[in-house]
Amino acid sequence: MADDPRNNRLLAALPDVDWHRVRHHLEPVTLARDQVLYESGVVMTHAYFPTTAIVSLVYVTEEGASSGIAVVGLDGVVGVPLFMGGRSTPGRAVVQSAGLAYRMAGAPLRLEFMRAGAAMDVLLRYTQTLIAQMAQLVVCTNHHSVDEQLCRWLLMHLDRLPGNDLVVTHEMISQLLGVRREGITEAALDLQAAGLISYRRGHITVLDRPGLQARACECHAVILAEYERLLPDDETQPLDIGPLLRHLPRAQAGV
Amino acid sequence: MADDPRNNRLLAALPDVDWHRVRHHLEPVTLARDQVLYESGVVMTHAYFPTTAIVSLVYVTEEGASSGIAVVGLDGVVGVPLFMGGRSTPGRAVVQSAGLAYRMAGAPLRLEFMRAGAAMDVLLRYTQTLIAQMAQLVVCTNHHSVDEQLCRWLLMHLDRLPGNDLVVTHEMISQLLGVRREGITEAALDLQAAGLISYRRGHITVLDRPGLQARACECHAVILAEYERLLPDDETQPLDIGPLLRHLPRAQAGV
DNA sequence: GGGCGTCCGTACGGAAGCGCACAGTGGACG
DNA sequence: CGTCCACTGTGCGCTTCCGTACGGACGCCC
Repeated sequence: MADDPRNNRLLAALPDVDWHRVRHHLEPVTLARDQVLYESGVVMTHAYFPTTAIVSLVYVTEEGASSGIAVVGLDGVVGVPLFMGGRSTPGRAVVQSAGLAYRMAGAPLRLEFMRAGAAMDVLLRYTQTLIAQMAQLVVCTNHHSVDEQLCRWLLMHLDRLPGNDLVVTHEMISQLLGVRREGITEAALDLQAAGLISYRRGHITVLDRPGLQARACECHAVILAEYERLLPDDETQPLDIGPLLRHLPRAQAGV
Repeated sequence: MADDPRNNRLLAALPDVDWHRVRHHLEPVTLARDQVLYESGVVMTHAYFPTTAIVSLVYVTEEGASSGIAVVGLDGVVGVPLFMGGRSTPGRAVVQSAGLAYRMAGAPLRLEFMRAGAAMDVLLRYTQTLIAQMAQLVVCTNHHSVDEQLCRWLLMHLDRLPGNDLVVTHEMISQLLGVRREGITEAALDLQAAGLISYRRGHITVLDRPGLQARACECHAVILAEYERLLPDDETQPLDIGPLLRHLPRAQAGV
C-alpha cells in the first residue's frame, strides 16, 4: 500500500530536521469504520495522524442524544489532549471513514512538543483551527437548517477524501448532526432531486460540488478559511479537488 | 478598589517564581459592559485575565444570528490565540458583566509561554477546558430546551460572580443562547413562578441555586467537572458559593 | 439464488420555537 | 415631576423538526 505519512498536512508542515526526528516514532495503522480511538474520560495513549482515514469527535448526552463536534482527517491529528496536558476528554473519537493513519505514542509526542520548535507551533495552530471548527458548529447547530447542515457535512468530509464517494448511511449522519434519521433522508432526497448527489444503501456520491457549496451554510467556508489562515498550504497545485487534498499526488487524488 | 490579580485562578495557579516574573507585565483595567475586547479577524494585542468581569465569546452568522460559544471569568483568560500562534479568531469577545481584569501584552505573554514552564502548562490546560466548554455547548444547543439552557447559562455566570445578582436583560441572554427574546421571557417566568429566581428590568437574582441545578441540563456540571479535573482547586474552603469562587476572600465573596 | 438484516421512503400528529405585532410598565434622565 | 425609551408580557399563525410507525427493497451471506 503506497502511502506516505506526509500526506498528513501537519506532518508535511514540519521542516526536514524535525521531520527526521519525528518519523521514527510513527507507526502505520489501518483504521476500520466505527473503530473507537478513544473513549470519553479514558486516558489515551497514542495520537493519530490520519492520511486517508477520517475521524469524528463525538459528544453524547445523558439521554443518549449525540452530536459530532469536529472532523479530523489528513488535515489534523486526533489526540490533542496528549500535548495539551490533560490526558483525556469528555468526548469519544470514532473512525468515520476507514483508512490509514500514523500513530505516535504520547511520551515522544509530548517530548517533541516540549522542544518548543516547529512541531509545537504546528500542533498549537492546528488546535486553534479545531477550536474555530467547534465554535462554528455551535452557531451552525443553532441557526442553520438540516438541509444546510447536511451540505456542510458532505463538504467537510469530501475535503478529506480522494474521490467523490462517501461510505456512510443516513443513520450515521443523523447522529453526527444530532437530528432524526428521517430528516437526513428527506434532505438527501432533495439534494438528489436537485442533481447534486446520488446515493444507494450506505454510499453517497457527490455530483456537483459547487452546487453543494451554494446550498450549504457559510460555516464550511468559514472553517476552511480559518484553517488556511493558520496552516497555509504553500504548494500551489491547480487541481480542482477537495481543498485539503491539494498536496496529494495527482494519481491518488484522482481515484 | 482592593483587588488582587491572583483572584484570577490561572494567575493564582502559577508558582511564586513564575508569578514574580509575570506580575510586572500585568496592567489592571476596568471593563465596561458591552465593551468589545476583540473583533472578529482583527489582530489582538493584549490578553485579559478577568477577576470580577465576565467576558463572552460570540460568533455571528452572515444573517446576523448570534451564539455565545464560551464564557470566561476569573477562571480563565481572554486571548488564547496570542499564545497559540494565530493572532486573531473568527469570533468576537464582549464584556458581559462589568468589572476588573488584568491585561498583558502579547509579546511578554508569548515569551513566558515559550519558557515551557508552569505558565505554559496552565495556559494549555485552560485551553483544553475551553475546548471542552465549546464542545459541550454544541450538544447543549443541539438537544436541550430553552428552559434547560437558561438554567445552565445562569449557573455558568453565577459561578463567576460574587453574590447572586446578574445584571442582564432577556434580550442579551437570547442573543447568547441564540434564541428569541420572547423565549427567554417565557422561560424566566417559569423559573420565577417556581421560586428559583426573581427579576426586574435588567436584573436577575438567583434565589435557589440547587433548584436551578436540578432544572438545568447536565452540561453545566460536565463543564465544571472537566475544569476541576484539568485545573484542580487545591485550596479547600467550606464556603458554599459559586464553585469557581471558592478561593476568593470571604468578604468579597459575600457581597 | 434465496433469506434476512440493514437501510431507505413515507406518513401523521404533536411539540418547540420563530417571526411578527403590540400593549404595558419601570426607571433613568431631563 | 413628567417624559420617554428600553425592557418585559402576551398572543397568534407558521415552520421546522420530533416521535412513532410501518412498508419496501437492496444486497450481503449462507
